[in-house]
Amino acid sequence: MRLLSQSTASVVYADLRQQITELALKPGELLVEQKLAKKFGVSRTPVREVLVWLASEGLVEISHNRGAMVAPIRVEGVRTAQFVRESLEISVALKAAAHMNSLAELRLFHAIEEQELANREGNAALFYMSDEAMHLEIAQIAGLPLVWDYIEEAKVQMDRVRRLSLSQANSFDSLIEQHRRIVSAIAAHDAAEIEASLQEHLRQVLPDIDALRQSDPGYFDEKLPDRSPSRAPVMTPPGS
Amino acid sequence: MRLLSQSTASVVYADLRQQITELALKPGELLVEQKLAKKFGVSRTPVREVLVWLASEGLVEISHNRGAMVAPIRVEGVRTAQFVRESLEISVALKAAAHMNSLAELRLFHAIEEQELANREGNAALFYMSDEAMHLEIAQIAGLPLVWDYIEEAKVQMDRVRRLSLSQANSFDSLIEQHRRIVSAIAAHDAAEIEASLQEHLRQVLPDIDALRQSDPGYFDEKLPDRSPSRAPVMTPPGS
DNA sequence: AGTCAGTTAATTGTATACAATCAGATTAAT
DNA sequence: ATTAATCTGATTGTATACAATTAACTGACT
Repeated sequence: MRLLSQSTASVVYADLRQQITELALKPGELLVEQKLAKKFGVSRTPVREVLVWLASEGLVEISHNRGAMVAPIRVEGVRTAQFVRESLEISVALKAAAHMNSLAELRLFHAIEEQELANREGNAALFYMSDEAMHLEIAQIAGLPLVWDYIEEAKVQMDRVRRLSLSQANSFDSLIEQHRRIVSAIAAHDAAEIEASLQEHLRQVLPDIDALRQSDPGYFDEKLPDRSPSRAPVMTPPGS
Repeated sequence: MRLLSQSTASVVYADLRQQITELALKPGELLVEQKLAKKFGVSRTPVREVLVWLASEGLVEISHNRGAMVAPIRVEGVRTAQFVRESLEISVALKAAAHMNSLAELRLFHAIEEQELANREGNAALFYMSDEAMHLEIAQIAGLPLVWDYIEEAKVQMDRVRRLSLSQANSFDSLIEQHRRIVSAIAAHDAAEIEASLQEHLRQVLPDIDALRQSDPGYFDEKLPDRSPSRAPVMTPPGS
């Protein structure tokens, strides 16, 4: 009975990903396979595999024969991610409103209560978890749970900005208030209010970008890399 | 002077990807690393790396210690992809309308002319290329070229259905007509018409799903896999 | 016959070894 | 002194070797 022993790659992945999103590894920092391997006490092989995964998520950038680095925060990428997330979350919420029932409403307001508890107890981890769960719940109510995967992909591009952000200070209370507004709008089938409330909620990152670009210019980068290995007929493969 | 010699992984990636999207490799088919390696005349290492990439795109599914297979077509995934693409393309087109100018308009109508040419000459490859280019052009006009990466990610999930689809027969003419309607709507800043025209254009896949699920049931699969090396680290950071 | 432990072949996961490439330093040439 | 060429260490890309796991088979036992 081995409770653990996930594959080696799994734990390296989980660890590296967390370090990147929590900025323990700084944007632009070089990721040398050998050093990571030594650090984790494994060989280069699983490390390499993990780097490929992280690159596909946009958290790492790999250039051919030249190594990998923690993906710099790209203003263009954050703007785009914000647009994508907003578009998807609004569409989902509108559809959720159409599928709303009393049970769904109960679940959403329960999530908000949970967040209030987390706030009172100063339990940030719980708050974030409940926050994510609520957004996912909305997608489920809409009958489109898998949309959350797409949203998450965009979300990752903004999370590091959020974490750097100062405005995070003025947050939990107001975030909860925003959540309440969103849920109420969905429950009330008020399309315009759904759109407005989500925009208010999701656009908070935008002002942060400029502020941060000045305070931590090293983390940012304007140039865009060949991020999509998915050019259809053309070949842009792993690396490039 | 080696003009080519992309990395080994590059050519394997390009080849495999094409075979999968063109259904030369059938959904559900087993992908054994050793066999692929032999087929390409390379070692397992680059093959493995490519499989990871393709898995991150949702074209391959890997289960731990159990091997990889061409991702089955999942109805739920196609529905979701359709929803995502529609949401994003509409949002982008609305924004493009706001940024419209005579040069942009010229470019879009030029793309349509190109498609008519391709149609007359029966050049399907050119048609698809021009089709993609036009959708991308709209994103560029909107000032959000990177959104296209997200759209493509969704698009891939629908492409194989399209290729299987019979309704593809009744196509090029009507596709061009739809494109004309979309571009005209954008040029006219007619929000409602933009939405309606794009919905008409993008929803054609939906009827195909059921038809195909009956004709090729083996390609489809209802169950969902987990798509990352391990579930993301427990605490995903800064919230909303 | 059917079930279940043990065995075996095939296949994946990881480690290591080797080859190709690159960036920086050193030297040579103008 | 500046540029160009060459060398060198470090690092990636690929191949191979080994370990761990799986799944299918075998055959005893009920």
